[in-house]
Amino acid sequence: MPELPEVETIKRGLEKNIIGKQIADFYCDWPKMINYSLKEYKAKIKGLKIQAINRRAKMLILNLSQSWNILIHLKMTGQLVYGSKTKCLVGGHPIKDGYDCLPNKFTHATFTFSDQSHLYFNDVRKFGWLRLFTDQGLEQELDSLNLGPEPLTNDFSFDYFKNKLKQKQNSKIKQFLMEPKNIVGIGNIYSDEVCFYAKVKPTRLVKNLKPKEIELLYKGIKKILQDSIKLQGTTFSNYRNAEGETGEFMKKLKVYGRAGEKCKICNAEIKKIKIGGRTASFCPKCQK
DNA sequence: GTACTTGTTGAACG
DNA sequence: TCGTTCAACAAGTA
Repeated sequence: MPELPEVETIKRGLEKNIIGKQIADFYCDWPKMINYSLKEYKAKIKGLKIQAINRRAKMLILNLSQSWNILIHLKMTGQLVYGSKTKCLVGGHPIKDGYDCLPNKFTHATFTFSDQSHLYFNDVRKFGWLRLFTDQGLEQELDSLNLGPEPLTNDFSFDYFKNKLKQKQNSKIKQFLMEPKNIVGIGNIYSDEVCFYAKVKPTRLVKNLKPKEIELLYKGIKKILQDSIKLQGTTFSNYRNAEGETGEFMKKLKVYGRAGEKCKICNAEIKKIKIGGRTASFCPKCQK
């Protein structure tokens, strides 16, 4: 499940490899992933060049020539793989033997560039999508999502964070952190980790947070996301191709996915509970 | 067949 | 109208 750091990692990896490339062909075997018929989609993008790659929240934006853009969401299990004769990148990570078996049964979309290299979109559960928009259409689409600020830019200031919290006094802190209208890019993994960093239980109500805790939450969001990007994100076992190639941040996780294991700080057993249908993991001793 | 997975949305609640 | 909770959806795995 790529969250902000994973998507940022993919963006940086792709930037080095596909900027300037011309799209020679496109294929997609799952119509729900794209917002035009395959025939129309292909006709619109054929011959266009990739001019830039941007990220907004957990989405990637490929800026194409002639004012077209492809908005990509990987959802839980999506993966982008770039492959040429000499190299292969999976979600930002180079792998040695992955290209031989691509496309595979999880490959649902393929871009072929004029130099015969490829960009594959793999998705085990087919939740992800690649939608094509004009500049104007993209702007409208992004506006309609009412997204909050990017946590790693100055838009996400401490004042903004405090004010938003004031508006959501009765929210549980974990849910507040995961709400894209408040801050984008924080999913289940990083909300658990941020709560641990601030030593706050995920179920704590916003109105009961102490000023010191609010400060730690704010710092934690910035720090944990930045650290994760430095280590190229957290990768997962459901990325079949990258098996054995887990992102380095995986090793740094303090609570996420560690229920039943011992807390790295105090040795207490990490607990797992449900908050609004979602799993939350925390250390009952470290987090108050 | 069932429970579970996540990000996101929309319905329903007070 | 607003804040909040909950169910639903996408499709596959165990």
